[in-house]
Amino acid sequence: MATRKTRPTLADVAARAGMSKTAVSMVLNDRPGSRLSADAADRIRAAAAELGYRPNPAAQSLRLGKTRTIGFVSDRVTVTRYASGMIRGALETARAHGHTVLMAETSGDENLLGEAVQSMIDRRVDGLLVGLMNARLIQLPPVPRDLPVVIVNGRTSENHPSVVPAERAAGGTMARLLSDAGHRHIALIGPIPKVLDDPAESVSIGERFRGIDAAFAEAGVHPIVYEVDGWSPAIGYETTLRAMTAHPEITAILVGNDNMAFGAYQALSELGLRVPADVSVASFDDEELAEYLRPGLTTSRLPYPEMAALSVEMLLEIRERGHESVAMPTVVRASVAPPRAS
Amino acid sequence: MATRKTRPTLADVAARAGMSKTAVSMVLNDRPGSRLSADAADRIRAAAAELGYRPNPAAQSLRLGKTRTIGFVSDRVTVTRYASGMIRGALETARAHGHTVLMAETSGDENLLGEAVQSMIDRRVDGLLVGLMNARLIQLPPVPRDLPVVIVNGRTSENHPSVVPAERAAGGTMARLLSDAGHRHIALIGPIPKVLDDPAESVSIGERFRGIDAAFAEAGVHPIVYEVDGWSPAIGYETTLRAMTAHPEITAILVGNDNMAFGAYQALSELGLRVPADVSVASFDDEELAEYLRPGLTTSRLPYPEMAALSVEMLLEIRERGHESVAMPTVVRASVAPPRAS
DNA sequence: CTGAGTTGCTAAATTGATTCAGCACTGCAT
DNA sequence: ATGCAGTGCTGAATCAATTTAGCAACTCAG
Repeated sequence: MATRKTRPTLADVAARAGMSKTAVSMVLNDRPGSRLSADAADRIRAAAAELGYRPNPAAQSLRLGKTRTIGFVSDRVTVTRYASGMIRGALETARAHGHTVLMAETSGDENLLGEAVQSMIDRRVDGLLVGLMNARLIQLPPVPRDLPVVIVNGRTSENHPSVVPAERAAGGTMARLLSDAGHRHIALIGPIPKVLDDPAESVSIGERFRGIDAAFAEAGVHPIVYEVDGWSPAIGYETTLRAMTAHPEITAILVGNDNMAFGAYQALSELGLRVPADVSVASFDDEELAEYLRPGLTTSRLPYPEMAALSVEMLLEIRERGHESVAMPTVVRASVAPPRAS
Repeated sequence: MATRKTRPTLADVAARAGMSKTAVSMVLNDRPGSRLSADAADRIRAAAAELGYRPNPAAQSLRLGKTRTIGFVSDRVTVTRYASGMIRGALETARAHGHTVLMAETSGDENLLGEAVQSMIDRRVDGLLVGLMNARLIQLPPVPRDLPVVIVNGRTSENHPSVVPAERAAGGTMARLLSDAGHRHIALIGPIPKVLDDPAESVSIGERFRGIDAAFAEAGVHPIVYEVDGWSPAIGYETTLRAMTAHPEITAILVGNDNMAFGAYQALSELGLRVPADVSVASFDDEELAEYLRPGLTTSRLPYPEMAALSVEMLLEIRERGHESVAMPTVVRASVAPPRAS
């Protein structure tokens, strides 16, 4: 019943309604210019419904040159849980606007990027989204002039429209969060300048720390800065151990990301220091981890779903294309409190 | 140069090579029956290369009724990082076999499942993958008889081909890992029977615990069982606290999943107990978390990428379709050691 | 009563690829 | 010289939709 021999076509609907294909097409797409009788329109719609007619997108795409499909090419987005929010945002927004999403992943292999992009072009996607795990500067292989491209969480040397997180503002917000709470002896754990200023590594992470520096300067706070080469929990652990040993007066730590903050928690716990009673901790990203930690980690969320959603809307020309940034919301949990009275 | 006014078609290639469209099609697809001169074939290939010809998949699909596209519909797979390995496996295997992947996500909404499946059917995908976050039993909306379907990490009441993790074997392996290390006083933290036996919740998780029970029974170990309602770190934390307080003789804990194990670590740390010197911990899933914990958590990995890869191969008829299970590899880290001499 | 305008509808072309049927030519045996 | 098979190639149909151009039939003004 539900499964017929072959799926019904426009011609089948026309035959059943006793009308021409033209009429059916016009009614089902309700074209403005068509002047068909209400009776005919009803018959056509009824016939279509009875047959369970669904237009063949291949035929439509052939005729119209549109596929109602957007391509999503990412580097390692599916590998990391938190960035997979990007996929979710893209999928959801595309669906809301009647588009489907063709996915490909390059696993960070530059050759595969070319191959994936070519495969999207071959399949005549209406738009191409390139999603990056880190907000890097990349080189995109040439694409047809008529194919819109938006970079999610990154930039290209060819200066395609792009969406990145508003890192500078987020840095300022998190720094003020600590200084406003009354902290004066604050450790800052961030990357070494090499990482900070290498656009192949990240175009936006530098902004994060410039925002922090500016806010601390304005608040008259001189953070004790630790520059580290990496982002892992192990590094957060070691650095926190070093920091608290050398500077027991520290009452708050602003950490470059949640992973390092996780390490910081472990170090503080081993030192017998309580979060936030003895030491407040704040960081960036809002990984799933941040919620699991005890107490919950106050952090600035990387807005992956929102960035992807905005990018899709730019692709579909619902929003104007350009270089946009999306605010990073502060997720307040329990890891920040005023400093212990000293 | 790279971007022409309109993309070259088969007819353009034919004109440039001075041959018919038929000839071009035959050469480029090197059909067995075609008897074209080597010279003609060379000219055609040269013309195609010069023009950068790429066949229009919409036209091919219209003619052939094949799209070389598979649909991947998931419930909440992108939401959780560890299950996103499923996406990776599907993408990679599909690509290896010249297929692209159309994605949709339902966010667990049953209505959206129907809508997503319909949208895949409309787009005439060659096969449909349905990926589930938990290995649940679901009801799939009717699909055309000629559309192959494979369920990744789940089952359907209609008994579609499916791939699930080999939970029973994994349960046995992890139980033996602890008993073989010499542990006799072992806590087992697992779900309450309601969760265990509800196929709408999971069809395979019950096997996990039956495997554990069987292996412990064979080893003559009588675990101290805690049945909990949920899987969160908070539950792992509380249960561990209760267990170690009531039974200080416990030297090992087998935890239902990594999230609860994370909570167990926190509880043990607060109790002043060291992992693995005082208490060994082992669990299931291998989330990113498991690697971050100090010491690294020994756990049985849910083989998402492998399950997805196998499913794609079943879809494309590279492997026979049926009900398959994929082994869960034991990821040995540092959280298991022999019990302290008592 | 005639010509123009409106209404309601349709035939046929178009999109880009694949494929069936068959044409023109050569070489060979009869 | 004639029939036949094999070789190398092509015209036209086909897939399922959209769209242009235009055909009848009717209304209405002059």
